[in-house]
Amino acid sequence: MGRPAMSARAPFDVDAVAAAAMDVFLRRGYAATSMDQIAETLGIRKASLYHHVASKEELLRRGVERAFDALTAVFDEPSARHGRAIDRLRYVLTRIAEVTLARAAEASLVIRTRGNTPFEEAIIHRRRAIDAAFAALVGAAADEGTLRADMPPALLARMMLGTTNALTEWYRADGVLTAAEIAQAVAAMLLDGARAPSAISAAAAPPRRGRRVRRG
Amino acid sequence: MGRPAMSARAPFDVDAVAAAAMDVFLRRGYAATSMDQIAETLGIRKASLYHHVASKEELLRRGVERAFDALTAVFDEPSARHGRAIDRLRYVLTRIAEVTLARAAEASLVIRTRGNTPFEEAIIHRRRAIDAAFAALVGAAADEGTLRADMPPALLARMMLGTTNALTEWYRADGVLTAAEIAQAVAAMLLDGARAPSAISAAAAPPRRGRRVRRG
DNA sequence: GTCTATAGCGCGATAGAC
DNA sequence: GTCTATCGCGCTATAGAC
Repeated sequence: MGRPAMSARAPFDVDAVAAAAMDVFLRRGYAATSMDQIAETLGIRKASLYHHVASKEELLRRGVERAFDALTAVFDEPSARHGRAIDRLRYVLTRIAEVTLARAAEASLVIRTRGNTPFEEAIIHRRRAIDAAFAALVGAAADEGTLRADMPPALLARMMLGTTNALTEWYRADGVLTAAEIAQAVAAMLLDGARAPSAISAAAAPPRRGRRVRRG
Repeated sequence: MGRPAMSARAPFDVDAVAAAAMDVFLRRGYAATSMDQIAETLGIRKASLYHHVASKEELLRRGVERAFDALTAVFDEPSARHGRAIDRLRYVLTRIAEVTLARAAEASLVIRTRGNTPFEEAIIHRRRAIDAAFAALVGAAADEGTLRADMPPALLARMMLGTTNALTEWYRADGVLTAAEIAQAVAAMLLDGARAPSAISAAAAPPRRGRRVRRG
């Protein structure tokens, strides 16, 4: 237990406490993070946190608010609203990836939420609105004929958002690639594919091995 | 609290308890699931669970074991070991998606693990071996020249596994699409792209801070 | 093989001194 | 604004009756 240094130390405001909490939330997960652990990273005692925030859930609320604000704003950007659907889709995909990386901790709070409490249910509900907006964009591209037609647009949309959501699980800002570079790569792989343009691969499925889908 | 029916009811074995636990783990997450909630779905009291299993962590261990066994087996299948790397990659990608869907609850135990306890750290460690095997396969395809060369193979591998990992977050076995169909779609989108073959999209980055990805 | 009852512990949050 | 001390609760796990 790091005894707090009684000597000089910058005073904390609520934003500093929230920022410290986001770090721990990203690494350990919200539920598995105790107020003790947040306090420890700040060099103070748990009880002192409650001078800055009213509850642990307030930290969660602050985080998801920032994530939702940033994500919903993407759909209002000019490049997301004008032009061919396929171009708007590429833009939105790139921007969602950028925002997810730039606000990785806050985004992971939204992504990992299971809906176990009433407040968590509200998060799920709000996330569905974003999912729906994105699915509508994918649907528009499908109607336009610029997306492959051999699978449902709703499935494409889910897989794409799955890919961006998964970014928070491994991305850390100190890597060699910038967030913008990774976001570009996400959109490029999802829309254009990972194959070299010239490489033609056997498109055959794996041989059927008895589809055991458990828990029918 | 559902009072257990004292009348006739099939006796439980350890597998039935484990299967019930997996259902709840998938929906609520491992940490957020209490032994009380598992017992309730079986219609017995919490204390009775301990006649079948020694601890909550034993349930986690059983699920993780099944997930790892199924995933590692994929790399030993003949189609994963012979042929062009790009074809092996397509096969493994499809099979990983299939296995992730068929064992969604068990796979999610592995995927959501944060490494907060010594046992969880061991899970992370073992998962890294699978990630490495997959990354090696992607690297082989890159060396072969059948993957796009404008982004690092390691990044491609991470994004691909991110996409399959995300499947457990929304897939439920009662949907219209079978696990095999979804797995096919995952590999098709990741390797060939979501765009219609004819549709040429503006490849421009969002104007904001568009740095293009370089690096082999 | 299931029950009731409870030990033991860690957590979020509060009270009040300094 | 931080501290020590503690309350109250829910959790995993155990004890022992039936």
